[in-house]
Amino acid sequence: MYWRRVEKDENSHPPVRGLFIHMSSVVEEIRSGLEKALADSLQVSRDSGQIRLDTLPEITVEVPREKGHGDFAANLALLLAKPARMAPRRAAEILVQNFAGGTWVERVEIAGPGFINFYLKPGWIYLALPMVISEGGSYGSVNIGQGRKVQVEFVSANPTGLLHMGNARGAALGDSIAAILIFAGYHVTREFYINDAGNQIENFGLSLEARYLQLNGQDIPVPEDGYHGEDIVASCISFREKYGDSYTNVGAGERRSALVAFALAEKLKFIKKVLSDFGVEYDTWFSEQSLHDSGAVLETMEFLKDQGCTYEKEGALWFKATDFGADKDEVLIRSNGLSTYFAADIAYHRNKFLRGFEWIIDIWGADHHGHVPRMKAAVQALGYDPAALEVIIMQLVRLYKGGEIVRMSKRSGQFVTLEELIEEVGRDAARYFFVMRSSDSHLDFDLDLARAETNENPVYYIQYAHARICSILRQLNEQGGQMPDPENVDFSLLKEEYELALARKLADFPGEVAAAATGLAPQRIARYLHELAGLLHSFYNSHRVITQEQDLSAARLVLVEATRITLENGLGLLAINAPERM
RNA sequence: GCGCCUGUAGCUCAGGGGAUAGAGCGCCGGCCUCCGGAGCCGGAAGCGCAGGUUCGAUUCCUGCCAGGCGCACCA
Repeated sequence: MYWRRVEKDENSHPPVRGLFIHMSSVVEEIRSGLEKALADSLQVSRDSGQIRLDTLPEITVEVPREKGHGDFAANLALLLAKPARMAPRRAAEILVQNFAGGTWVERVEIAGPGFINFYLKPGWIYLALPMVISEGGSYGSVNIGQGRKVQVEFVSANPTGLLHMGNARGAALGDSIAAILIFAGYHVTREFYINDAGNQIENFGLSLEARYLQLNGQDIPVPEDGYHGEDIVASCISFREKYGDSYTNVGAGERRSALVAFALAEKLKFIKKVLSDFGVEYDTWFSEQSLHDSGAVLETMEFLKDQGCTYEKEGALWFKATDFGADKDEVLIRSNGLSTYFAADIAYHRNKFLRGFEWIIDIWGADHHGHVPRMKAAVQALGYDPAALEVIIMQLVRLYKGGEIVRMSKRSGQFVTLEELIEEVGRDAARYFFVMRSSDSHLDFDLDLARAETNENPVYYIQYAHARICSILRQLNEQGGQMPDPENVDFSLLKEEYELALARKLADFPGEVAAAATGLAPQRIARYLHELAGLLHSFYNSHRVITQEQDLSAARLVLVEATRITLENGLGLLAINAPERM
């Protein structure tokens, strides 16, 4: 392999982390069973000539939004109306007539314009409870990924500064998406691309040099478009502690590269530490410079030339992005002989494909969305499927303080860092806030609110549910009781509305994981957890778990333990703690 | 001018071709001799505008309006 890892994280996840024994979800099993039974019914209806049609509509059974519409519902009769040329309700009647119920179906009703609603015997909901207990930490995992290799590249901040709110959002999103994909059966690599080459590094060097010389009494201004942050000064101070003024009298090139190497290493170490504090551990830190050093960039340029995807104009080498649907062509190698960032990025993505990733997920800020069409064009020119590259465009974060927008800019040196954020609102709250909304929604982060309302944070609501359950389990322990074996529990004693709602919600978890993975949507997990916690709180306020009725207590103990496990698993996907006490 | 994202409750946001659109905060009114009140129960309040596709649109399409972000031989 010609690429190299800059640094392998010693705490990285074991490679087998993505491999879970797959057990199907109760909801999914019954849902697909109903679909099959419905398909059989349609077949019977056609064979008997009651329904005539040429093309089969898609048969789907869904969980209706309204509880009053049954446990599951199908819209097949409505879809049949046109091709079968009959009234939807009539079609529904025929389908119901020919429908063979199976184990759990109690009754089937036709409702509204022709929906077929399935009402199941209550017992089906209880099936999830022993499953949660026996699967434990892997409850909710599904195997839709089947071990496919996926890479999630995120944050990839310029290593020349500190991490700001946009990076923080990317970190929370990317890490949670990676965790969810692992739980959904993918083999996932978390990667950070280090932009340690090019113009900004030049600029970084000039800024460092100016600050260094200033510290040594020379009046050299920081370039106007340079880095003006205090952190640059700090780097120069540590540099000076180590090397003194020995670099004042050497050539500018030598001075700058020494400063850059020193400061970059320092910055990267810090970035890595802050991300680690935020709960993010990368598998790979990938250096852009390594692509230049290894010749991968030039090699890729040659490849594109050979493919006839380039041309020269005004002394520069251009990529014919317009041949692949982009708006305009792009420069790969400038007339001064230096390659562009885009050229390195093409080499980088080629490298990703060469490493065997079947699904490549990049998380970028909205300010880079214009880059998407040309990157996809490049992937295609390289001979790969552009659909294998999925770019999540994350809308920018707006920070509010004192009711006013805080301008964030690296160059001006004014921004609230991830480090400060963790200090102010805590890792758990910050992680939750960043993933509770979808990536393509603008994010207003009110610092005052986050600080002032720490106790009102939804994440505490969820954590409190977990802590409450732990408290019950402590009670159980103090009274000398123990968690019953689900095999010996009569779940039919759970008849209360909140008990059934809670068990039903637990059964939904694998489906939520699958949906979150498919849609790359961690906010679904955040919302699910909030709803689950709400049901637990409602249940808790209405019913006692530990009572004199032993059989009922046993059933409720399994119910809350299953809830605890599910909360813990879900919070784990978001890297949020599940505390036993608060 | 062109392109991408977004307009859902007073505020911040979920949801999403179906049958009664959700949550938090804020507001109003209730609940602790009881496993943790960081909790629970109840109430008021909403799909930017106009067309189109569809049996059915808040959801998909088009236009308009509003906000954000892009449109370098920068990254």
